[in-house]
This record gives sequence, structure tokens and C-alpha cells, in this order.
Amino acid sequence: MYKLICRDGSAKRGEVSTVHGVIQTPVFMNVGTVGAIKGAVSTADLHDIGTQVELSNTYHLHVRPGDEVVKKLGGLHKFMVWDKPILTDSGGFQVFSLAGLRKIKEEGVYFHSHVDGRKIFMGPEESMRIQSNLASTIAMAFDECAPHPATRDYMEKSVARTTRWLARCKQEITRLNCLEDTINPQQMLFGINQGGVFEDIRIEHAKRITEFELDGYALGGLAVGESHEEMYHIIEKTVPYLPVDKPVYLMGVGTPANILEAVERGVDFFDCVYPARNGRHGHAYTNHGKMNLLNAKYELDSDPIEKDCGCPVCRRYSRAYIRHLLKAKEMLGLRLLVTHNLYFYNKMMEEIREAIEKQEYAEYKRKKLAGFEQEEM
RNA sequence: GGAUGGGUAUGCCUAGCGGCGAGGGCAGCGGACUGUAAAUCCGUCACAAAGAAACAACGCAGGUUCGAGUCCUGCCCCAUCCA
Repeated sequence: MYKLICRDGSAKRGEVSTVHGVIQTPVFMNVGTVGAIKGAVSTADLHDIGTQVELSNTYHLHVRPGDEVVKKLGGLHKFMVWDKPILTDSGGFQVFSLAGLRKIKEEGVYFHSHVDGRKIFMGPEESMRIQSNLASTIAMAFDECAPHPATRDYMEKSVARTTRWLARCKQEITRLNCLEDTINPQQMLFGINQGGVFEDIRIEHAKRITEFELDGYALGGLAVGESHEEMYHIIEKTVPYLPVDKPVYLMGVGTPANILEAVERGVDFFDCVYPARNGRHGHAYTNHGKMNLLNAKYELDSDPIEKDCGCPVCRRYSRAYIRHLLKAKEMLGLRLLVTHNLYFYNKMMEEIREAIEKQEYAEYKRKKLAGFEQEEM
């Protein structure tokens, strides 16, 4: 259930009530693809840094350890020891990212497992069944995340198929939620809008998927190679065709700046591998932009990543120490950086929610973006 | 003193067995990454250079050869073993 608390321009401040608690939106979901945030960050750590929703992946958990295993162990929440909401991505993104290992058909997608090469079939029903076994709070519809660039013809056919798949997803999850041994019979379903950078296809598709009366709607297939301007334009043109009383989720996005722009255009949910991956790769997010702690200039820098940051890392450790850990390939270095980055994202979302409530979003966004442009401290 | 094995570029390790204008790794330095096949990948790493051509450099000195990091001789170092 989505409750719209207030609006500031197109920006929305809302709440999503779920069986695993209330999600304050706009929200950034922390990505833990295989049921773990890469970088050795535990679910206990996630509680400390204000994470509201964890995101895991249908395809990856199906390959290993297997969704049946997770179900036997009581579902993903119990398995990974996380009692707040979990959103599972459907495997649709793997249709895009594992392009060299799969074949798309009307019935679904044939993958070669990236782990051992064995053949895996996943269609809408399979994806829903897996997600039901995982018992996530929110399941995503199985879609094709189409590549960019794509021809108009390809996109039209892909989107039409994604719509047909959505009908099958809806039917299957409705059936699964009624079964007696379903762990989470109140599992929610979000549909996914596609269409690449073709505005009219996006809008037409938005109208079509809205008819399914789902729990939320996502914009997929963005940030896959198109320019920021194209992405913002598509968001701006498509969001008005999605219901205002349902959460809108911009999948896989993005940089702090991307999020600030998308919130202004009415987006409620985000997720991105950036804070975790870039953290593992030595980058720290700050209010003054991104810093690469691997750079030689931090060798003797005894300051924390960010002086006024309230995260558990900045309260204790210096840039020089974290740089040393990264150089020494100590796992602790990755963990500290990823923890800081996720905190940074979570904190920014908190500020965003506050700014919308105060009807100061435009000003908040302007200042925040200006800060990112500043020279590093 | 004798035996054996070695000395390869900018710091370290290493490939090489007559066509080398010398390959790789580590370390260093820089960059990329957007619903995670990513603690990954890419670039750079003698001098000079916008780039191209050309040029320096395999412990040292000679020699054989059309051609030597590679073969031969002497010497200098290093390691291990024997006195």
C-alpha cells in the first residue's frame, strides 16, 4: 500500500506499507544480489546505516544456492537474517547483462549458467515461482531489459512481449499467493515499463501496464548507454502516465546526481550497484563529489573521508588508513568504503524526504549538486 | 681454492635456447564502472615525442656469425655445496 504524504512539484514523499514494515520514500535500496552486499557488509551493518530495503536477484539465487533451498530454510528474510523489506529483481536484467549466454523466446529466456554453464530456462512463471520461494516483500515482473541502442522495430516487439509476460506474471503470482505453503502470501508485484529512448513506446507501454493494477511501476532499460539528458527526458515524459498513488521505481539508477534529478521528476524507488562496486574499487562518495582513495595524494591524509559525516566509518577511520587497507588488499578496506558509501546514499535519501516535506526540494537539489562540483577537501 | 646454477629494462620476480627492434607478472601511477559473470577491467610504466620514422638497453670485455640475450673465451659479481 502506497500512501502519498505530500508533493513538492513533481517530487513525491510517500510511504509504502508492507508485511515487513513501512518504507519511507523516496528510498534507495541497497543491492545484495546473491543475498549479501558485496564488500563483506552484513545485515547488522545495514541496520546501522539506515538501510530500509535490501535488493536481491532471482536469477542469481536460483543458480546458487537454489530457491528451493532458500524456501526450505524459511525464505530469504530468515536465510540472510534481515527482517525489513526485500525487493527481488526478476532476472530481466540478466537478459541484458548476460546477453552472450542466453536466447530469448516467446515462452521465456534460455540461459547458460554463468557459474557452471548448465542450461536454465526462465520465463514469467518461473521467475514468479522463484521469487515466491524466496518470499521477498516485492517481486519484479519478468521483462526484457532491452539494449541501447536498439531499432524501433526491435523495441516494439520487445516491449509487446514484455507486456505479454507481465500478464503471465500477474496471473502466476496471484495463483502462488493463494497456495497454502507460500511463505509470503502478500508478496507485491511491480510491473516494468520499457521502450528505450522511444518516448511514444514508453508512454504507450506505461498505459498498458497500468491497466494491470499492480503494487508499483518501474522504469527499466535506462542507464544502459543513453545520455543523461535522454534518460531524464524519458523519465519526465513517462512518469505522468503512471499512477500518482503508486510507487515509481527507476531501476538500476544511479549516481547521486541521477537520483536528485529523478526524484524531481516523480521517482520513489532507486537501486544501484555504484555505492558498493565503486566502494570496492576505491571510490568514496562525499558531498564534495567522488574521491578515489587509491590516489597517492591520500597517503598521509589523516582526515576522515568526510568530516561532518555521521557514518560509523568516518567517526573512526582516516583516509590514509583506508587507503592503506585497500593497497594491502585487506577486506576491511572494502567493507569500510562500501559501508560509508551506502550510508551516504541512505542519508541523502533522508535529506531528500525532509526537503520534500519542507517544500524546499528545488533549493536542496541545487545546493547538493553544486556541492558535488566543488573541489575536494 | 674447487664444483654447480645464476646475473634480462625504471624497484622486484621471470620468459627466452641463432632472426629479439626482448614477452609476462608484481609493485607504482592514472582511469572506467548505473535493476552486479566485476575485491573487476583498461591504460601507463628507459629517454624523447603532437605523431610517424629512427634510436638506447639482457653483468663487463672480446670473439664466431649475414645476424648474438641466446654460441665461444676471459673477467666481475651472486647463490648453494665441497675443501
